[in-house]
Amino acid sequence: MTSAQPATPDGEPTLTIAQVAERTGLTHDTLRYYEKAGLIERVGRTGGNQRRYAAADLAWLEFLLRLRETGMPIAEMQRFAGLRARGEATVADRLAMLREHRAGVARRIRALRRNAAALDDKIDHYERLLEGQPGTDEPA
Amino acid sequence: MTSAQPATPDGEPTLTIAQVAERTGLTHDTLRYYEKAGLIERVGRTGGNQRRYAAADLAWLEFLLRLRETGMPIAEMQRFAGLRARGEATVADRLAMLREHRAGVARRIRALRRNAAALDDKIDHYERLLEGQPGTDEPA
DNA sequence: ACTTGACCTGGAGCGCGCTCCAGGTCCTAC
DNA sequence: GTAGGACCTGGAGCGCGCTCCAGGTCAAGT
Repeated sequence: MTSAQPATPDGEPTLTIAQVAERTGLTHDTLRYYEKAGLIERVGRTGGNQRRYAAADLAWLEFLLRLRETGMPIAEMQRFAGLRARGEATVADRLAMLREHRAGVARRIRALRRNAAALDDKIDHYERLLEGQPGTDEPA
Repeated sequence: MTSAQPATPDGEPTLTIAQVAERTGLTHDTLRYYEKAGLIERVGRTGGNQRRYAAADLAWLEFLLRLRETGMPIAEMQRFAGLRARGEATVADRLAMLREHRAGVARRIRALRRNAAALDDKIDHYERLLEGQPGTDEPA
């Protein structure tokens, strides 16, 4: 998904936490928090105990961000990550989770649209108030 | 907006906090919190100091819920409510706030759709994993 | 060798939006 | 007149998702 890494095709962990922070928009603290929380599996370390992320870690983080941005709470992401860590046997469960979450997203988009329509009505109302008679007391 | 009230057309405060809680889905505590926070102006009281909401209060609460459900933080609602309390002179400011908020909602809907598309991709991926070869190790 | 800045850990603290509690008053029904 | 439930107040507490801090270690440049 990301393009030109120096030389490593996928496997070798090369990215520092600062680089991952920059690419994902997460802070160092949030990255460490996600690791501590089990959202990402313990990432590789250098001899001196510093984190080095692999491209696969980055891809997973980016997927987590899709979940977060669609409103999935951390507890649920933990559950998902836990299933993922248990391997291929949990694909059906993960699929079910994702489908459910996806349906929730669709509902939230619909709700947002309905509410946006109400905002539009109010905006219209204010516009008429302003252009029309700038001396009437408002009923709403 | 609401239909058959007993006899009062709009003005008289008649609804108990429990009735308003039921109609809005807010709890008693939240209603009191919103009043304390200045999101709604101090509502009418009986001789015995119990709240009685007017239909206009209910309508305003329902509008606040539209703001809340579209993600407006309470601090911003306080600002909006403050402008409203200052009367007709603030209509232009309120209109500006609403337009800005409306634009944010549009952005969030677009972002949700983009992220939902990524979820759909992942769902497809899992579906292929499941139907296809239920014995392959997954690369994502 | 030394400095400087990136990184490490465990744990405390924070902002938001409620939610709950204690201790009291009110009101409706019997 | 009394029981029981709905309501009142001020203020403490909570769950979430980070964010910050102290006190260190590590690594690259001069």
